[in-house]
Amino acid sequence: MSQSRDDWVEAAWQLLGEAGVDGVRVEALARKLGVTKGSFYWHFKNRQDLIDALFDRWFGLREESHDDFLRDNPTPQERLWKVIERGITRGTRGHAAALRLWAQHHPEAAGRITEADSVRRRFFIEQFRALGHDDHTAEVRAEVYMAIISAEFLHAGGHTETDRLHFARQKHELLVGQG
Amino acid sequence: MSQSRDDWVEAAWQLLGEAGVDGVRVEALARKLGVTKGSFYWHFKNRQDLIDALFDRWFGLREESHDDFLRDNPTPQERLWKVIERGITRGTRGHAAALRLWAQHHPEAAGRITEADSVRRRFFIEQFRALGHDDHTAEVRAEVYMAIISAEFLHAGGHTETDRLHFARQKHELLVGQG
DNA sequence: CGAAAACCATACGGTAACGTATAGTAGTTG
DNA sequence: CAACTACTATACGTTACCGTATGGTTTTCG
Repeated sequence: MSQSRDDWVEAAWQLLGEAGVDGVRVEALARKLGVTKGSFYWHFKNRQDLIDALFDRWFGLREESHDDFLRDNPTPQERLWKVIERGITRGTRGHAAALRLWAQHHPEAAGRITEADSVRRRFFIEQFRALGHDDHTAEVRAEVYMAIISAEFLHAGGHTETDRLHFARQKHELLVGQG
Repeated sequence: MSQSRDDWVEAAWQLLGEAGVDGVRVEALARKLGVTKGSFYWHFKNRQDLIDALFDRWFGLREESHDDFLRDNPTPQERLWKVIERGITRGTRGHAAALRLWAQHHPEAAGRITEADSVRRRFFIEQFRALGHDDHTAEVRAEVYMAIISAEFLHAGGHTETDRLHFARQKHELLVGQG
């Protein structure tokens, strides 16, 4: 069967969630797809090329139609909540944490993440400012809000998705609720 | 030179912080200590035995003289702050995140973590209750507080330790400050 | 149809790791 | 001193992976 480059990235993405970046191995991936390495090295320069593609995919996820997102979620409350909700719903658990952790010792990747984070950060700050907070408190709340999301990815614990949504809502209220 | 089992665990702990659980490899470790595998397999049954010892070490870190901790930090505010401060100061960055991430796909380890977390959780809830919060809001604040700490480990970002302490203090105030 | 492009299998060399087996050394103790 | 314990080196077999080289097959298209 003919695999596209995206097929490889997709399968790698899944492996990433299961076993971290170090678990994304060329030959294991090939077995999973029912082809051999020969195919892989046609689509990718080397393993690092695939890892880079995983980061691309990750960053791509958030950029898709940002304008639509703002249009569909007009209020800051809705926007903030939507981000958490997506994080819990969309099966991205582990992926982000795995990439972040790996990047801690890979300056290039860390750079990309830092940059993406600062964009992200500005988004959150803006929402809290729109809620009437001054620059300073908006900043602090934004960071706490981001922390909630990050931690969500880390604590695997035995909660169901609906439970996690419920708890997340409480935390959301704490930060977004009355000033 | 004669290595003790603890020497191995100590060196492994450092490697863990640098390269994650997958980076803790027997032979690399031996090179680092200036001995050969022969020594390792005298102290440990196998590699998994070492990983288990790393978890032991991690859990041990928090249990050391809990009573002293309470005595030295009489108020809830102080206690809560101390936990964050330690997390930032004591060079444990990455270690906890690495172990947690790895445990996501190793049920045994995940079980130990979940149990330790519930103890930890109770501690935080108790502090917020002591600050006058009812059961429910204490619980929510406790979780957010824990999220802040977890996220601290994940975001490698280019901040100095004093910066991170400063920002952490702001978040602390947000949750612990006026009701 | 025939050639070029896209995709894949096979085979290879090299590295790094795990775990075992075995022999050796230094210190301790009876 | 002799025996024993604690620790280490060496050597080996095995597995798993990376990356390359080369040739084969299928599809596209002039």
